[in-house]
Amino acid sequence: MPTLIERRHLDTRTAIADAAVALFIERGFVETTMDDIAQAAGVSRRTAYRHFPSKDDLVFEQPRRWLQHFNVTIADYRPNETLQQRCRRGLLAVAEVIQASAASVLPAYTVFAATPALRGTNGGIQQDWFERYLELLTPAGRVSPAQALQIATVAGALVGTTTMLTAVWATSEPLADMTAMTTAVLDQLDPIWPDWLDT
Amino acid sequence: MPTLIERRHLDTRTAIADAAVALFIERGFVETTMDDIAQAAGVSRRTAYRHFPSKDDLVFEQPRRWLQHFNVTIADYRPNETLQQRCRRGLLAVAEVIQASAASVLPAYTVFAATPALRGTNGGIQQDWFERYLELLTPAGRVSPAQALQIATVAGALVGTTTMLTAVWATSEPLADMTAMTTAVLDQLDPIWPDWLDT
DNA sequence: TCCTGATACGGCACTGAGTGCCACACTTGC
DNA sequence: GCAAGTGTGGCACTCAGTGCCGTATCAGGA
Repeated sequence: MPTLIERRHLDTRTAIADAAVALFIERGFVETTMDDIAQAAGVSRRTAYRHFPSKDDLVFEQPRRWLQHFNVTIADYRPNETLQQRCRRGLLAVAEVIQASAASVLPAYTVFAATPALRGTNGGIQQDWFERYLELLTPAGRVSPAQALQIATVAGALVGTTTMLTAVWATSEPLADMTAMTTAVLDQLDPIWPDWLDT
Repeated sequence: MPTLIERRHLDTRTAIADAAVALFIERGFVETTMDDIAQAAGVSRRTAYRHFPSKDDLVFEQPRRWLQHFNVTIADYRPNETLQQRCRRGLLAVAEVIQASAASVLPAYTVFAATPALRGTNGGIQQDWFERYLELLTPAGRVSPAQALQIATVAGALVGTTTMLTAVWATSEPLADMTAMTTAVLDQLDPIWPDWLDT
């Protein structure tokens, strides 16, 4: 069971995040200062920065966790599982998390979509995914330049399609099924996986 | 012929850019302030900001131009040219520019590679490319979700491979031929282009 | 040669993100 | 009840970036 101090910590954190997203939607991301957020949440600016290291993290906290969740999911290694199946398993796990937390993801996506200044941070997160895919798909031994290129192709395609996927999902009306969409996307991506992986 | 005021403008701009990159390499990007750069270039901080709207632009000025150059190159429309050929033509034009300006590109890449804080801005630029590809490849009429997905796959793969390509080229010793590398990359990417484009 | 409009520059003051430091209050465990 | 640990508030500071204004310099015409 959580201790009192832990519960208060979580309460404060939630209050800050909620106040931030509400203000971002109401008056815009750049027009909202950290002072505004702290005041609306009933804490000091310094405390707000203790819970969220930067203003951008108030929007991208969940997307950052998705890569962690992907990594945790695929960490439990299963024999007889191809790399492609492993990626699919990780991405489906992420899809479930996104669908389950839609209530908080969608407002954050609204803020992101309306704020050009956040494109950079978002691009950095996608870069993290790209590099994670490269790391995951690069075989242990020597790789030829042609192979490295094929891997980069798959990694880039995965990042591109999941980006498109998230955008379509977040703006779907009524809200689509993220898991089903992810499955369909990965099925269509099947032919680009090189056959020399997992050998 | 350039007028005196134009020449001085360019001189000042060059002095700022050169001083910045030199300082970035010497003591690091985050450790260098705009005051340091301005002082080293012999101008005021305000003037430095007039030539470069942000500190990041001192590193990413050329990569930003590449997308412009791509757009300008493919702007002259050629009949009987497929979208794939058009992209290839644009990317080869960019490759030539990169190769020709290697002397200034490579130091900037060194700074970028050594600075995690610049990943975000770089990701934003790649996002620009991704969206440009989407715009370019999306047919005028209605597109099915499956088609949109295939386009996003191609766009993502293009971004991923060119990213990898740039990284390999910038760290090659001796310096590789960017145009030849680009050609090889695009050849290998050929199978992923959907056959229903240009119909 | 002198005058006038345009432009680049320097300097100043300001906002806001982010950080380090210290004191205080509260909770937890003994 | 007491000591150690931790969250918090407040303060001061650095630095990126912007708006404003006065000034110096260049370009083009009388």
